Amino acid sequence: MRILFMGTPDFAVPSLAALVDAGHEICGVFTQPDKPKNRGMKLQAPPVKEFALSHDIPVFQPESVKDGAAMDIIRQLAPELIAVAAYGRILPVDILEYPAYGCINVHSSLLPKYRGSAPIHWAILNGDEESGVTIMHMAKAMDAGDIIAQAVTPIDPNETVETLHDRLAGMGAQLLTQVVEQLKNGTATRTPQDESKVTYAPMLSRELSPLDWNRTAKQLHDQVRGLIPWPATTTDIIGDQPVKVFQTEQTGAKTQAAPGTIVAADKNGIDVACGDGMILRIKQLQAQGGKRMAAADYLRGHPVHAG
RNA sequence: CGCGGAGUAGAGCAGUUGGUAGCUCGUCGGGCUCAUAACCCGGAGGUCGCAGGUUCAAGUCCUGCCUCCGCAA
Repeated sequence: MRILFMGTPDFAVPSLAALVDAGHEICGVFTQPDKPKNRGMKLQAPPVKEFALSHDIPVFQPESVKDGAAMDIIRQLAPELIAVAAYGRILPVDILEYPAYGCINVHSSLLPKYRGSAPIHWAILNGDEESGVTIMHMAKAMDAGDIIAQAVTPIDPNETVETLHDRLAGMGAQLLTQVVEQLKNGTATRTPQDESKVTYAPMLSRELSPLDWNRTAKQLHDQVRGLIPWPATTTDIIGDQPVKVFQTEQTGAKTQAAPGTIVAADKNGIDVACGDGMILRIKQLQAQGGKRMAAADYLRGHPVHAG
């Protein structure tokens, strides 16, 4: 099938790769413009662009998809289907209605749950026990289109966004190729979303970082693994400056100490009292100007005393 | 030229006003102990990121470069 692919970050690369491997004709790739990023503000190409260029697929990086220019490009490419995965732009109706097979999207949640930009993070932040991917038709409203297919995966209580992200990216890619076949054969189904069950997964910000030790150990643990690798969690109870907390463990031990109290600091980690009287052990952290390191390593050069 | 922090023993850190480098852990050897990740004694291990410069003398001051990290996006 003649497909136009739209996507930007790492999450989208497996989907594009899967379509290529399946032998489809990728007539072009839309991805966001290179943007100044990181230290030095150097221009950085999106992962999808890197992949496309290395496979000799034409790349288009319009600043806007709402002016006529983008539509003109699409007419020239004449795709039968547009497949989107984390493109990061809202497509206007004229584009949505152009392809004969329509526009389909790979979304990293079990819609209608977690519409929006950070579904993977919020699934973990909320302590969900399962997640998944959805392939749906695209509608005017964001992530509101009819569902074609879904795949479910359990969330391990200790895994982080990074591993779930990679797993869902792979699942999404596989499901996408299946759906394309179904569309081709005319066997694809479409199920409207249950609007009464819609929830949203808003963008993340550093405001989510500070750990409030009055929360339960599990909630804090979920917060830590749900904000990896960015914006990560922070706390100011260790040392003079706030430190980032990258890995924690629920020890199951109880304490009478007030929430936020360091009850132990040794080679096993830094044990902190939480709001529910349980202990959360900090295993990995990062001081300002330093690298991520095991709590035990940190303690060698930064004496931390219990109490 | 977006802003800022950092590169010192295997790991994490100190090093004040420039005078041949210390701490904790680890490691090696020995001792104590029923035993131990505990305790005691002793040892090894560093061209102080790289290259120049100032100086009688630089980890410590100056210049350039490399690498890492945070902010910001």
